[in-house]
Amino acid sequence: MQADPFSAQCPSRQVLDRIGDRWSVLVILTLADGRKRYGEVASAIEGVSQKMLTQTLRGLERDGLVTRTVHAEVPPRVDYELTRLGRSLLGAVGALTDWATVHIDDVVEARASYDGRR
Amino acid sequence: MQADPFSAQCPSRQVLDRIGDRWSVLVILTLADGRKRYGEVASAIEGVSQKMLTQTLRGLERDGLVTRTVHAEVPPRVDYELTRLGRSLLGAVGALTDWATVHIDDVVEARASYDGRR
DNA sequence: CGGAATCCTTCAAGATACTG
DNA sequence: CAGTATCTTGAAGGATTCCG
Repeated sequence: MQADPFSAQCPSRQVLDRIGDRWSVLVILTLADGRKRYGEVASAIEGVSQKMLTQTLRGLERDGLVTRTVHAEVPPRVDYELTRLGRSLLGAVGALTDWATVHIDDVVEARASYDGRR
Repeated sequence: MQADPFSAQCPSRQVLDRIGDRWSVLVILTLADGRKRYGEVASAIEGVSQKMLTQTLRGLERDGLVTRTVHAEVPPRVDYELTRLGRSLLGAVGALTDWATVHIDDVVEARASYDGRR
């Protein structure tokens, strides 16, 4: 399949949508250093609701980026882990967050300047 | 300023939001090969409404990623161009779209498999 | 503990029409 | 040509409650 994100029907648009999702990126970063329980992911990401976290994790699982493992225990224990495909995304996601880290100040300054001019 | 995308208040979250925005990424890619008129950007990106394109361009301008140049002509002519800051983003954005291009098939397959299992 | 189900709000996006 | 203004709706997301 040829990929053309500029074409409306292309699945790569949907991939960009997923990456674009704020929670997806944070979940992927959270799982970057290995398998984690649901609760661990939840507490690592400030401000995410239970609903959105579950929804995000399901989406990532559906896309083959994370695995979901349910252990038959009481109380229940569910682990999430990046797949090989998911780990292959770390480079690109890291490049993005690195950029954000380095250039936040420039952006904040640009915003202040833009807002001040009007 | 220290950047921590996991913290709700951190501006880097907002940066991620902007990058995450589907149209922002496509606009940045469109402008990657140089200055373009409004109409050129519009026709390059399939499916974007006038409202969303203008809104996206304004947001990128506010963040210091693109410049907006109005020429005093009739009919009007407005050029958009990536700033140095905007161009510094191309690497990270390119990494993302490259990933999407390479791994679309894997994702589509994973989705089909996931949906088929239920 | 790790969800699912429900309700409810708001707000973002599309369509449409108008303008300098 | 390159927008702005207004309206309407669909759906994303929060809060809450219940369950295996």
